[in-house]
Amino acid sequence: MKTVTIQDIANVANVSKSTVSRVLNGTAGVHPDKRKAILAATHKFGFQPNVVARSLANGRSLTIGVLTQNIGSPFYDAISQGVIAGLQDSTYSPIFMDGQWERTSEISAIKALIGRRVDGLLLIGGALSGNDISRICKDLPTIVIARQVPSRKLPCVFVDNVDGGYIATKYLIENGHRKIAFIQGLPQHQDAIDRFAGFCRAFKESGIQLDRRLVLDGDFTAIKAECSVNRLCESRLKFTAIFAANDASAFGARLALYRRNIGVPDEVSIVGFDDQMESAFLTPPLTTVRQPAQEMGNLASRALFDLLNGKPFKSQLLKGCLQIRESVARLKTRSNHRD
Amino acid sequence: MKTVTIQDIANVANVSKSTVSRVLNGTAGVHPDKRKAILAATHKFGFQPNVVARSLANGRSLTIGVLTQNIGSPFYDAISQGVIAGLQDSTYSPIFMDGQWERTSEISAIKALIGRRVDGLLLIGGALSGNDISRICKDLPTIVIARQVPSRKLPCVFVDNVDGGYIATKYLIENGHRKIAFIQGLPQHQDAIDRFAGFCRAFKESGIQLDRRLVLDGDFTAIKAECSVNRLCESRLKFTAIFAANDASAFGARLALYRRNIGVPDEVSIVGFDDQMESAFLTPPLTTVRQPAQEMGNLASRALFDLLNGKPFKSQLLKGCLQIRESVARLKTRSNHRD
DNA sequence: AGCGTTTCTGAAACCGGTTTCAACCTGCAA
DNA sequence: TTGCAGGTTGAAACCGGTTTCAGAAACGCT
Repeated sequence: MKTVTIQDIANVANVSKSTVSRVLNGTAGVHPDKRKAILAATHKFGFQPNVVARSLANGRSLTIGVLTQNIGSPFYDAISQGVIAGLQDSTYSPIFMDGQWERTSEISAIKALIGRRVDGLLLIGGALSGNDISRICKDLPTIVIARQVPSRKLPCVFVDNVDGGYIATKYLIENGHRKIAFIQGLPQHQDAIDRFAGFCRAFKESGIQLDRRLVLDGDFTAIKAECSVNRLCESRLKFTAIFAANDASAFGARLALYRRNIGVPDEVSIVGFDDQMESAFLTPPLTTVRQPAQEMGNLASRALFDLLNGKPFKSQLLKGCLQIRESVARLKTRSNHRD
Repeated sequence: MKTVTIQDIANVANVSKSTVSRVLNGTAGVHPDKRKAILAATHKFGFQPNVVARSLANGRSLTIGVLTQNIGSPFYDAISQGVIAGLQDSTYSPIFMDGQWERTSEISAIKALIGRRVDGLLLIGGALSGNDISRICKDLPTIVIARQVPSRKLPCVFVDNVDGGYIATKYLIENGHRKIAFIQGLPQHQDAIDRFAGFCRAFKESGIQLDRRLVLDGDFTAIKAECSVNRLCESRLKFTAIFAANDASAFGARLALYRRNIGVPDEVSIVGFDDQMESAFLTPPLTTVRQPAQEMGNLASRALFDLLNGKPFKSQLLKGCLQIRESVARLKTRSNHRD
């Protein structure tokens, strides 16, 4: 029950294995008769070239390493899906390692990928500095997804979180809201920091005073957001809208309001960030900043593909766009809710 | 800028590469002095053995192939995450290929994985028959996840969908519901068929007549479910509860009711299937059959690991359990809704 | 026919490890 | 001192492909 090798094909077709290799890869012309015999034998035995041997011989493994962050977020899942889809029709396959959003863990994951001689690297999010990355990845083609690494050499595919936070907040302000609560993301995540920066920018630009007491703790989970909004309600502070740093947090906020019988959007408006699948089916459907997660994964994997073929690629800044649905209402003038 | 090989280490340590290999793998005793020199050189150069070469030499690639179905479902994503997590601390890495839930596509994906000489295979869902699988995978250790393949030889890790459908329906019946609508899944999916079977069984067992007109089209998406429930409402058929074949469909159903101002659970109760993350934050929180998706991926990857080490593994049937939350109300006797 | 050029082709080296095998070195018992 | 078992070691074969190189064959031309 031996697996069939290129030599077996060569024997059957009465040629040398060099010739078999040549027709399989089309690297040189071969006499039509021999080519036919080889193809016939290949087909007859269902011969599958050993990718491992091939990789060793020509130095290209046809695999690309993907560093994921196993944080169970639909956003990161969608990126991974996009990567898989983007590579689907190429000869490359993705191999995944989890970095757990933790520096040392990420470093060893990348080392493992390099040990497997991946031809390129896709880094999704993570905690590594630009220096870390250039030091470890050396000359390996690498693309960073879903965050911007401040280094001239590293191509990134990411969305402008500051802008996203800005347009969401501005939309609320344009609808008459002034007392807007913000549910933060994880403090150490750049995404979270940027979205908050956008939030602040919209306030400053509108000349509205930002009430620090309305900036709530959050960690990107629904449960934490629910707690924070609960606390906010108990504080009796006035607020007419909530901007959540991601959709999960918006879900948590919405549930907290539901529990207290506070109507959305009649009494309180909500805006999220991500536009995950379920958001369009929240009651009411959630107005949120759409991040093209799957497209990012797709784009990045194709870009890496280009990079491998010597074409240059420069960082790509995507803009999130506001998906206007039904969770935001124009604030009725002169009748501020919960006065 | 050559990468450093085992031969380089051997030269520096003044030994043969055989000896280096031996200390790296601990396959034989080596004089402490040499061992120390080798280790020192290894460390000094940051030597990472070439996994590709190693694989070719000893026939084990230390990778396991994962056939996913890129259907953007949180359920399947969670399984993949579980697989990655389960393999994280082993020397194995997962390599992913998408089968698109389409027979020929799945076959070529598996062939590609075999060409990469994966040591084992994890098949998540899919459309392949048991014969297909045993024919293609031959003697390759294989575990099927999230469905049962009726073949004695193939180990599967899956949940009992019939039972899940049964307990969900029974719960509704116990709460006094008789006119229960069912939102189907994709007709060709065994999961969908099984859940419906469970639905029917609960009816039969309770001696209640099942109204075929309340069995609605569905395809596991929220949007389709929303349409179906809309149509149902327009039909003016009486119903007091909805059992959706998955949570996404439950979301769609909930939105349709919201649009018509039909209260959940006061007027209509809803039960879902999956228990995806967002379900606990629906308004009201969704009562649903929990499928341990991530655990399944985790369990399967570890089981495959055992299989690779010669330990036997037999199929594992997991039971879904009902997560009782707030989307089901006891039907008030003698006041059937929407009469 | 003779010659140069181009196209095919197979032998052998190579990729970077592991593993077999035989030689070598101990130490210990006879 | 010799014999032998057991532990170390390096040379070489091997895994299954690709690629270089040089020779052979086919071709076109004068």
